[in-house]
Amino acid sequence: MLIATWNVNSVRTRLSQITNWINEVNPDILCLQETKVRDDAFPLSHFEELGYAVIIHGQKSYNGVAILSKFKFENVNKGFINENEGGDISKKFNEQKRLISADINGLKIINVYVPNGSSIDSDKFDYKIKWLNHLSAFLDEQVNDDDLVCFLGDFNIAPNAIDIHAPQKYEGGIMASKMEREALNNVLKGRFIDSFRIFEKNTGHWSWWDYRNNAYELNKGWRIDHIYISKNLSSKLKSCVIERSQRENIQPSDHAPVLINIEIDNQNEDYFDGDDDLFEI
DNA sequence: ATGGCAGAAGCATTCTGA
Repeated sequence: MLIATWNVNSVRTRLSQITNWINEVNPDILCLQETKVRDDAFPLSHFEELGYAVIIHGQKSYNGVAILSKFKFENVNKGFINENEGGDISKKFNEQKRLISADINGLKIINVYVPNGSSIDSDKFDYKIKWLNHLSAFLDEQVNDDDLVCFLGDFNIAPNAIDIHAPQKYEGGIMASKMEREALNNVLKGRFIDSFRIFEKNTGHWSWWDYRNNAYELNKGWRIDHIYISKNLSSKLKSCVIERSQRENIQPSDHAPVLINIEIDNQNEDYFDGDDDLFEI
């Protein structure tokens, strides 16, 4: 089973590139971030015609997440539902559409677009840390020890110095600060594994290159898009790759897709046949 | 320290991203 994450930086602008990549790779589940479109303008039927069930959680201009799946969705959550934290707090963190999750083919899929944070001393940085803390509480409530979990998306955090092209310049700054990494580790709580690092221990592998300053051509990138899996899936993980060729498209997203292959028995009776409306929420 | 580049909204320019 192929599962991918891709910050597409506008699903409508990138529609033909996403389509081409789907036709090339044929992922079973594709999680998108920065769709940048209201739900009523999302190109839903386009992906349904490609054989996917689709759930979306978007807003005008900014943010927005979606999941495409060849299998039916169950237990769909859009945004935070966090009873213990109180409705008002969840409401505050639900204003920006950055989280969507569902059970798919026996897996719990949690797709996130973590706030960027702007700069360390900004209000947006404060929001990023608090958003991550809220996410931690959400996972505590939603994830049980024996769940098979795939927790993926644009985290806007380089987990380690080797995930940055110039750590001597950027360590300690935005996306590479101690506070962000501690908040991320608190979310992960030792219950998840970074798929990419199972296979690749060295530096030099990036998932995002700035549009500015010729960053891609100079290969000045960061690894900030991640696929975390629960430990009980580690023996089933066959590969994890960054599809960096997508960053070479004409008018590309600034992010490349990240893709895992995981050995899960397909439950054929749950295969989405395009005529079934059970996935509609 | 600032700007570089890109997308959306909307029609000039601003806001946001990472």
